[in-house]
Amino acid sequence: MARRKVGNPLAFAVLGCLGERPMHPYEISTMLKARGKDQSIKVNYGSLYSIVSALEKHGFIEALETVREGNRPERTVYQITAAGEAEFSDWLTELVGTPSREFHPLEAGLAYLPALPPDRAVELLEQRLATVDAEIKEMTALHDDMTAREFPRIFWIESEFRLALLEAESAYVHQLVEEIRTDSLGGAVYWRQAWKLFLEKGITPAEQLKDPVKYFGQEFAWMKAIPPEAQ
Amino acid sequence: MARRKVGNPLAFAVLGCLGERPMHPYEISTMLKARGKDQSIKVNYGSLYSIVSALEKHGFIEALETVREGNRPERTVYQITAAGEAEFSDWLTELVGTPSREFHPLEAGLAYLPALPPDRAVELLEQRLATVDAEIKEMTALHDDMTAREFPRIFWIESEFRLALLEAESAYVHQLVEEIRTDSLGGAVYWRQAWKLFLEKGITPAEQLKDPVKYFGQEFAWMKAIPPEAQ
DNA sequence: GACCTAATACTCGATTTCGAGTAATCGAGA
DNA sequence: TCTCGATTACTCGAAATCGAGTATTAGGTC
Repeated sequence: MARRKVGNPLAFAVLGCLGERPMHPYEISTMLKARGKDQSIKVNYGSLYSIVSALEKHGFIEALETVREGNRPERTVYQITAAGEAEFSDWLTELVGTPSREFHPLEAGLAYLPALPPDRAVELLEQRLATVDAEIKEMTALHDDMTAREFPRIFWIESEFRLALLEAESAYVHQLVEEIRTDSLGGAVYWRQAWKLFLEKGITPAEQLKDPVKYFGQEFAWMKAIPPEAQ
Repeated sequence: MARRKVGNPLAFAVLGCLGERPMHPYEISTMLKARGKDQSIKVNYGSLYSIVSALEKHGFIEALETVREGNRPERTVYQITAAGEAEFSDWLTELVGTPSREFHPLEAGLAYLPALPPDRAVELLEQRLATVDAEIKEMTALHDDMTAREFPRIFWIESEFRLALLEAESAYVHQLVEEIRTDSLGGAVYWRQAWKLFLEKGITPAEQLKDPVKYFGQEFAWMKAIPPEAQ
């Protein structure tokens, strides 16, 4: 069985909402939007009803009443149970106290960066930076505004944290771009060379790797000796 | 239809592997481990075979041959197609060039941090820091070692990037802990007060929010006037 | 040569997920 | 008063996901 009976982060948000007062699913979704929680938790409204059922099935929430206004569809109002409160608290404890391995998409991209020509890589990284830096600027402005209006920081630390991560991403990528551009990144010279060989003589990278010494010189003799590492 | 016909990041890694030479699924999985790609892409070996079938179904890879060694199960060797190469290249371009909204679990946790008593929050954040800082130390040592052995950085930039993010996380959380501890985080005083009221007089946070002025004083009159924002 | 463990190589199906679709009602303007 | 788009509220099924399970064999040990 999965670690959590209902594992989608949206379930966490649902429990958080119902911890405040009973609501019906649609109300939960609007509340999450109004509170901006949809900025820190991935809210997929298509999954909401499945998740509410799953939470009910496992006894974390229960139907309180079914009301009907006019000719609108029926709305089932749910409330959190004691088990649900315990689950929320346990989940929150885990989210805060225990880091979990995250896989940032850029990590995957960087792992295969040599599969792009260096100049193309620089171009794409700069394209990313444009977007990321714009977002940083936007978030900073928003934070300044909230500060100016004395909206207490405790209510937006999740946004501060996200900004901190974006800034780290930006700083790293800026530096990386510079190093690729100036060939000061270890291996960049060979990366460039490999693509040149491929584009001009049609020798595929796979072929080049078979005999690095021939294509890159004696310095690359070590390559053969490295099976266990990332290569 | 989803943006990608086969959207799991593992499919990206599979295409990357087969771009080098034809392989059978199990070989792909060992190769990913050997190259350390499983550190930057989430590799779930249970999904591997489904993903390979999906890739085949959509024409990104095709069966090259089915071999049998001794009494071992048959192994189907797959090779990448032209469409598969295009898909890989397009995917890589997207991963590198286009930031996608990530939802860090700690963001979710921080969004509900006031649901924990301040002292408990500090305790948990410190617990997280112990793990994160240990990992930073470990990665740094690994990087030092790779540098010493002159393993070119271009082959481990994904790990450098991950380290940069971890360092940002650590720095932010360290600072946050300090600010909570010293009550210098905006709203921390009220957070502490709310929990005190709850623990000593049983007044729930939900109730307190209904009449902030009564519980926290005139400074909190603005609270009623903020529906659209977080909280 | 019998035994055991680690590695090899997959299979299965119960859940989960999500996006697109549906349908009613409200309210603003023409 | 009629219409049209926005909002409210939810349904459905196709596809994805994953972890636990299975079966075989190589190789080392006693």
